[in-house]
Amino acid sequence: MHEKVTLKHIADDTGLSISTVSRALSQTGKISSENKKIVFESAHRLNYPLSTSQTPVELRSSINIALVTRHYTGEFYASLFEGFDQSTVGTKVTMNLTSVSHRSKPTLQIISDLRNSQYDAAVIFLPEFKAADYMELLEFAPSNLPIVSIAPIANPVMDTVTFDNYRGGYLVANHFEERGYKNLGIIQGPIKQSEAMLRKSGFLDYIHASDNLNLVWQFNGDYSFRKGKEAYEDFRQADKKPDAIFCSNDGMTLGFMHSAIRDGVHIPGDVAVAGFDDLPTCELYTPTITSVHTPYDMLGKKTIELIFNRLKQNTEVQHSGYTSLVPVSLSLRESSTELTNVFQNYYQRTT
Amino acid sequence: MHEKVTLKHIADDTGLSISTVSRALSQTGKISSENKKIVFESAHRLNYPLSTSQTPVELRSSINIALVTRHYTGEFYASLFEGFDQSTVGTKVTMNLTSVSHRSKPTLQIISDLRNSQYDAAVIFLPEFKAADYMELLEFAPSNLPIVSIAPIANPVMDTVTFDNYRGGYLVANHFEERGYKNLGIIQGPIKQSEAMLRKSGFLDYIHASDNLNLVWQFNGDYSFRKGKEAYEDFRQADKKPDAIFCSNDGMTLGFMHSAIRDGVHIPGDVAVAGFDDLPTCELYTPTITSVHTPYDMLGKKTIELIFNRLKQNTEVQHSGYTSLVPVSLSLRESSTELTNVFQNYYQRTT
DNA sequence: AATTTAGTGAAAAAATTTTGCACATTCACT
DNA sequence: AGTGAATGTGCAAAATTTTTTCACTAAATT
Repeated sequence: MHEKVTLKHIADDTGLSISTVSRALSQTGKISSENKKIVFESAHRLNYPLSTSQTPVELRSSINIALVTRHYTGEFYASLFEGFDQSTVGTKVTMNLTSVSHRSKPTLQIISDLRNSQYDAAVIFLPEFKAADYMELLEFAPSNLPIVSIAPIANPVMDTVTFDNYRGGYLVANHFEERGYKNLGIIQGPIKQSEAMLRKSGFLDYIHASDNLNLVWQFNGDYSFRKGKEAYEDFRQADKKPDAIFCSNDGMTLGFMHSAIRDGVHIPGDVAVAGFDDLPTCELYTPTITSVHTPYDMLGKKTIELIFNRLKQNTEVQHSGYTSLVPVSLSLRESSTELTNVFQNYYQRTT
Repeated sequence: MHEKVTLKHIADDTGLSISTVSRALSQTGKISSENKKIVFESAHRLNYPLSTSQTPVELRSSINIALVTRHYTGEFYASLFEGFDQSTVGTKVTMNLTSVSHRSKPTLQIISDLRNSQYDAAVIFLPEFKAADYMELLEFAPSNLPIVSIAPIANPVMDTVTFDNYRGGYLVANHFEERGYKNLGIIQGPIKQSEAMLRKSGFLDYIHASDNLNLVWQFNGDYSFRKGKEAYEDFRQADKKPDAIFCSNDGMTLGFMHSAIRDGVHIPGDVAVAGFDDLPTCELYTPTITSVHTPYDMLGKKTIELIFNRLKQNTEVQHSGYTSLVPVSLSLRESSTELTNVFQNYYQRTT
């Protein structure tokens, strides 16, 4: 058991007087910013008990931000967190991943999580949340805790930083047109999720504005690998087959391709495919997969920037519905471009 | 700015006297465990400044454990963290991911990270660490902080929980023998890393003990996707080609297969392949990939269990070289089993 | 050169926490 | 049922810790 740490210890440690240390920590009276910094540093090092948020943001040794999300499996989730983690490199920010259970009512759990712990801010990613859910969350959340959502909704009630999903769909359609595909298809995401609808709208709006393009097939998906496989079954039996398909996320892209390839379908020979998320696997799969690239590190940086601004203001947080869109791009790969000759071997070999 | 929180606030909040509250928090004198619990709960809720580790483990609202690792890319890293995260569901443990930069001297950075923050324990995953590095780490680490490594080394100096890497290699060789493969090959991991050598030894020991098997090809890898591709180039030019190859991790498995498939090689028709880690992609790739399954959630659970025991003892931590091995299994998939007829279409179609 | 201002430490004052003591309650054992 | 020990609590005194007052210095401003 360690002895109790008092101002005297800090005074001895820093060579300053107790009075000065007191003034520094309670931030009253005259105190040089230089010494203030020294004192806080020493206080942290010696483990002097400071209540959360007593230390001003700029003097904190670390800022804890919770990334609250349901536990999504696999790569997408990993990329998201990795992006945030990347964006904190070299800063004093620590990202903490907090999983919200799939069972219980998420709102309450989030709140209690945030209250209990010493987080300075929260980023929430819950695409199935509606405006009402956000409202409820804000109502019970500690008022001095900045919260940012990274899932878009139609009528945002809290600050949101998200990818430009609409533009993603748009870029894919544009790419398909440039490659000369005419009859297009889409495997869409969950109807209830705003970002899935944005992806679709971007895609459809481009098609409708173009004279060359038609939408000839569509399938309602749910982002799962399994639904991608089901989509292929539907595609197989379709009367009018598309030349090129936009899958609203890479999970479904992989499912579709998995079934298609086993069924003897050549991609992109028989049908071209483009996905969304640009998971690491896209580059490793055979064929490599064209996908809308979502720069998670940029999302992370933008979000953290926003949070820092909020923290510095240090006023009661005004939650506005301000939305910031992070640009996306298209990573072109084999699945939607001409059959390159690297594949010729593979196909010819079995003759 | 909130008013300073004192014992009086807690007393009012709990209905107890200031004395009782004082005794509860400082844990001196007579105090009922019931009230102690109430007081600590209230203190946390009201945000009374308590120095770290002042609250006894069993009364904490949350336990923070740092998972310290370099930033490994992609799925492996994700699976690792996901396993830990999974294993904390339903407990009051929070896992925090702390990335150690690739640049600076990691030991010092780890220490300062741990000192600064309010972690209760640390799990470190730094496969390139040697006994000397661990020693240095332990020397400077706070003495009351349990640290567990999840990377095996030859002479462990701190508690270690790790997968049974040796058995993994062994299982693969056994599987190859059962499938009737005779001439085997291996793409090994970094020579300097203990777990890579264990995987290799398990594989080779089985081969040497068997009358049917021979090692005819090997390649020194480094776990990277790129090295897997290089391994294929080497394989292509080899005089004596193996029927079946054990890749020491899935990153290299993917690299090897990526190049092989583009070069017209059929897997497992021409050569069978098995990997290590059982990344989610193994199930999604075409063909699906046989791989040694490492149950990360079990690793997480075991590790956290160990940490809890250490925390409860609450004595100065005795770092022993105790190693606990988590069992692995083999996930059989297409890449090492007979060419199933789902593939016939694909290969015949181009005739 | 005089005067203001920022910043500091010593010591007094205020606030907070700990402890000694009295008292109540429970429980084990006659 | 009665006794004594042990446990647990609150009040108030004591001890400790923190804040504030005040005097002083050095630098900046007029």
